[in-house]
Amino acid sequence: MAEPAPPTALHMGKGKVASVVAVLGERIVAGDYAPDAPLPVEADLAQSLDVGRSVLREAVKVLAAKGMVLARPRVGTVILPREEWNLFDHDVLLWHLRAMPLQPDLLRDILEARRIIEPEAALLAALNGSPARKQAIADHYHDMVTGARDPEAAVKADIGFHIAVLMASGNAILIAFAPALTAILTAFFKISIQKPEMFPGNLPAHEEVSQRILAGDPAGARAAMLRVLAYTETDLLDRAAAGDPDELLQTRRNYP
Amino acid sequence: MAEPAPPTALHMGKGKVASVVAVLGERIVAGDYAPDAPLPVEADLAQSLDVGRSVLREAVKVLAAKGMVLARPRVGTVILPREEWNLFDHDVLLWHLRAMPLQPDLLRDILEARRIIEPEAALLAALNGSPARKQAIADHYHDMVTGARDPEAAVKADIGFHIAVLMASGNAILIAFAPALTAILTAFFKISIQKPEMFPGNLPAHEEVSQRILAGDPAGARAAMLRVLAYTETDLLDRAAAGDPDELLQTRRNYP
DNA sequence: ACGATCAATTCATCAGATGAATTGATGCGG
DNA sequence: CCGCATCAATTCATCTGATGAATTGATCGT
Repeated sequence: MAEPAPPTALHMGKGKVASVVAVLGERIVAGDYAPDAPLPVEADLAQSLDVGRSVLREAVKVLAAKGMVLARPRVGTVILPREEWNLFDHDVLLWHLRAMPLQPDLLRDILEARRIIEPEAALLAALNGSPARKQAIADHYHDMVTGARDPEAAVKADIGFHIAVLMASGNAILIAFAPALTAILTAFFKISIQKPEMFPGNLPAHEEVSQRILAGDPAGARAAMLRVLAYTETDLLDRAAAGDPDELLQTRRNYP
Repeated sequence: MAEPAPPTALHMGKGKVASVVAVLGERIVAGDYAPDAPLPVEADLAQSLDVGRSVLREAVKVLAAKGMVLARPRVGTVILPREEWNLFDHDVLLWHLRAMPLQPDLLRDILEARRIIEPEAALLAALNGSPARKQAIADHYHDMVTGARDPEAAVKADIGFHIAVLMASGNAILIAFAPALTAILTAFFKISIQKPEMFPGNLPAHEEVSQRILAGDPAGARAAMLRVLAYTETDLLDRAAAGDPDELLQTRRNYP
């Protein structure tokens, strides 16, 4: 006698709070709510989502913790300006990348940020990585090679490779970049997985990153990581079919 | 007839949820809870904090959104390993810096991360900053000079300066670093504010950052920002009295 | 000794009621 | 006409008590 399909979009497996967080987060990122107007009042929104107010309030608190909304009495729950959002948060980044996978601005910013952070992480890994952490990098590279035929496993190994480099850097701040990087790579691979022949092409650069870090060659590790990223960028930019690739590299929005 | 002082530590001004988040966050960061054992059950913890279960649950959800805890039925609310915590979060970082202002590991990691990110942000600001965003940098530098006598205003201007550089970079990911940087600078100034003669010493380097960015000189802006950070680092390391400064620069913990 | 079943514990969610805070209107006086 | 203080309405904030759901660990049978 249970209703198999509730009238709302909440059907994911985890908990109701997590589902509501996902629904609201995606809506906000997608711009479904007017930037000026506040969200519907708690009672209405809870009813429209078919959950109790407790669930909605806990979900709003999660979004507030991520810097996306601010709830105040009498004024309601308002969406904060996008600069306040915590783009280092795994979920926030994933919502962005799902909403607009090839949005030129964000894609360029992400590639830029990776180019800033990851080569330095590789350098630090070569300098300071413990043997075990270094070995983890080599292991993930090995999985990339052996799993070349299985896209699923290869992607997992590739993500693990980049995370392992961050971990080996020994820098807690860079390590904190790992969840965001996981979201980035997950989204990127969803784009480029349809072209499996691209994957092996980036293996040599990955191998050199691993070897340089294992050998304790900081400058070499940094340079090799830059080459890994350059390969990824050209691949992604090729795939950003909609617009002119030059636009992705050169164009800049102007903040007021 | 109202009790003026509740039997708990919740006396801050905002809301009860924010207070509970702060109390629990600081306790967790300080290691007050056993790493293996879960937190007390909701009912007990809520009672011991003198709040309702709703408030406690919303607070726990906030901490979960920051990656610090994970609540599961039957097993309780457990503290996640420190690598999972979102160190880019303003609050998490502030709790760390308040709990152990001069913890060598984290201090070194923060300085390292700033040296990686901020010079590149200055470079991008010189390249891509809009005139208005560039002018904001110059304005904040101006406030640093004029407010040199008022430590309060000078600190605010200094923080604003570094944030303005991030903003002018035009990179959304780097801009998302702003809340964390605010927490970092706030904590750092609480350490070094007792030595006001240090502040003017770093003004020339700040001025050059501003000028190079205004002039559209990327390499110069990056180099100048590096000098700003170098000055800050020597100042902080001098102040890290407890340990040998060399230790701060050279020593590395080994991750297993 | 191994496996399936079951019960206890804990979080998850709901519902209704009351409190608190902020805003915008209202009305008065200048 | 304008400025200011007061007040009321709206919204979130919090409390309380109860019920549901999920996971674990023990129990029991084989």
